Amino acid sequence: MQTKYSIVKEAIKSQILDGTFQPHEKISSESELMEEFGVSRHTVRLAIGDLVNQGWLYREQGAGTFCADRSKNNAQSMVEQKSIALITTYLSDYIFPSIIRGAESYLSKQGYQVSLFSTNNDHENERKFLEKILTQQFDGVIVEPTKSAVSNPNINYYLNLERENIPYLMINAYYDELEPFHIVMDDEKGGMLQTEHLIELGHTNIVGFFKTDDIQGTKRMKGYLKAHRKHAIDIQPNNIVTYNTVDKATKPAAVLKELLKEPASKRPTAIVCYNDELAIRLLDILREARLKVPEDISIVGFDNSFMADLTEVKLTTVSHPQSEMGELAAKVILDMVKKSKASKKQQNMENDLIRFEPKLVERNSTAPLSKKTK
Amino acid sequence: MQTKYSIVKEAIKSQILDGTFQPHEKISSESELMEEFGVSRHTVRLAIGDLVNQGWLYREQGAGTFCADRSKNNAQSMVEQKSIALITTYLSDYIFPSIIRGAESYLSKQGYQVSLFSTNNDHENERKFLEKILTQQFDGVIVEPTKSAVSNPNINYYLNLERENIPYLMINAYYDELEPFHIVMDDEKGGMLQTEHLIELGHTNIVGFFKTDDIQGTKRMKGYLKAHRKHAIDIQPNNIVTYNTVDKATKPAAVLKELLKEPASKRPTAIVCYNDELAIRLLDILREARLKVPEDISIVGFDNSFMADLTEVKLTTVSHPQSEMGELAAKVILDMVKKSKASKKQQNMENDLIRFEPKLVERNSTAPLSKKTK
DNA sequence: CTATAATATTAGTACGTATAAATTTTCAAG
DNA sequence: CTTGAAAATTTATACGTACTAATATTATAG
Repeated sequence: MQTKYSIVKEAIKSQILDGTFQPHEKISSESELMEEFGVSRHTVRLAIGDLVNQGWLYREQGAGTFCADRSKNNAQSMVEQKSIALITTYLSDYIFPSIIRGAESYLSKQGYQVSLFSTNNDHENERKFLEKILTQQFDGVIVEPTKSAVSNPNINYYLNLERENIPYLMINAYYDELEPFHIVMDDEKGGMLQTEHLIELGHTNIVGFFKTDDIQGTKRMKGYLKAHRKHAIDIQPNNIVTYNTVDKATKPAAVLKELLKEPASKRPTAIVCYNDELAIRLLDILREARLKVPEDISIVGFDNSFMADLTEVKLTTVSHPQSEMGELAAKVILDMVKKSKASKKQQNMENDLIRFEPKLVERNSTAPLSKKTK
Repeated sequence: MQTKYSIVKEAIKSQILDGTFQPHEKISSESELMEEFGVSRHTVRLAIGDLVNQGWLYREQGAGTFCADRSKNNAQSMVEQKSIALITTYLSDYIFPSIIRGAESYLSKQGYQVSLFSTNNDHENERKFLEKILTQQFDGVIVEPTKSAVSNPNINYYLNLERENIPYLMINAYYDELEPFHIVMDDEKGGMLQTEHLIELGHTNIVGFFKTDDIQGTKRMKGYLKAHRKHAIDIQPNNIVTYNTVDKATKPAAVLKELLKEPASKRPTAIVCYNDELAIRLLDILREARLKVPEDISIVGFDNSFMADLTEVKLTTVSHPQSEMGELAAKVILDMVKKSKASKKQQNMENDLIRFEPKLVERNSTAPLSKKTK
């Protein structure tokens, strides 16, 4: 070994081995090494390059070159995996494909591979997937939580992710027991927007349908209540309808049919829906009951999904970032991955959430309260 | 990846993956690569250096640079992955989420993990994903082909999959140049069903819209033509409209608007659509033109997607197995994986395709030709 | 004191040149 | 045809310059 670069290489390696450089400690910069050894920068870079490839050092542009932590560094890290797990409740329904697309598209561009897991809103499935993720080596995990409003039996698995230094974040909702980084809508404000819009149009008898086994639903309901309180409008006892995953296909429709049997004077004049999917389904019920939207009854959706302007009556609804949210989640998780790779320590994010501002999207499903219904 | 050295790097890697360079074959010398890519020797060496470090190449001073033999290398890193790659054109649109769900759900139950890749119907993306799949170790690949009707530049990658004994199959369509196992609709028959249904209702002036850069579109068009021939009905020259991925958002709508300017006697009385998505879009145009469906004009979709009965006018359409197809694809690929693991030899499937029988789903968008339009 | 803008530092990319060392090719001598 | 020396080719080492991009530090304004 008489080449200059190998002299530099050996010298640095010695300093690592004799403990001069501790793991994650910054070594001399390239220009300092140039002077120190009296060689060109090219030679220094050659030496450092070799050591980086052999796992002795890592470099950070703008920051410096650092001693790597080779303690747990075994054969498995030889294979560059670059893969992110994406757990969602559903994957073919509603706005979820758009969210997934946003994430997949960004991660692909960054050379990452996306593995999909859909829980069908079932904790048992979620558990199985978390086990799989813990068993294999993923760089990061994006989770859309299953039944976020009820207590989650898989908390321990998430804590294990933290222990194993696998970054994760949650979108759309989050488990209250954990305090994960999460990217969500301001659902409470969204619920207020829906309701206030109707109140401003003169409606006072407004029925609200909310799915209450996820946190979005409970927050949107909170917004609905808040809007009533703010405008000092009493809520009729039957006007809050809650449902959940198991009865979502039957209960809201049945309840609405019941409500429509009331005399016209007592009948609600407007409907706040948990989401567009429900709104579209309720539109069918209204059509069957020969009620015109928005003349006879107004209806507001949530999420501004593709469904909203597919129908004859274009839905007034609340915006949801969808693919934008997916993309942001992808960006953030890669950022977390990068940081966790660098420091091998769990990071505390400065701010532990990103909240999207909801906006009302006005279309044709809402109108001022007409006199004739009175 | 837009740096010069990474361009060189990727180019060389591609040539290894597509089989241009066989193991132990000498690749171009540094000076040749300099000319070839118009870069400096330093840049070439950077690229080669990386590839050497990653085990793609090895260098011999004075002799040249050679393609490494990675075959026995990856045997050691066999970690019982149990993962299947799923390449689709789109993932958030239309019926694709359902297909993906069908596959994901089955594969998950079998303990496999699903990695998603969406090409956005772009060959370049398809190539990148195939490279990734060849680089890592997947047990099998399900492909929904990109632009299946035009000649595919990535044939070599598929041949390399065969060479490396990674089973793959195609759904929805297939590349003619290869003869892969594929699971498809009988699209030609589907096109016939659409058209014959209208002919039986008395229509003779039927315009057909077909997307012709995928094989489904060309086959459905074939069915449309066949139905006309069978019933000895001449096709008006303007009644065949073809479009493709790039102009799908504009051309069909524009052409229909033109056609509707014709006097009522010459105007088409029925429309055959490539799929439901297009049918829904054309419904909007018809609504704007104050034409009633199905009284004034009949329209038939294809795929029986969720869109078909979301609108006021429920679409008559042709069934598509969707999630069922995805699930079948999953079953078949696992079968192929099992066989290839057992025999370590490429299998010839007894029958190399599965074809779903299309069925007409009658709803409210088609009606007998009314007298008043004559 | 805090937030922000400007500056400095550090690694990354890319061009150039020159010479050394190992291997292959060529060609002439035997 | 074989051998061996010379020439050509090819990778390896090493110097230089210039600019870019990311990060860290410092100075400044509020």
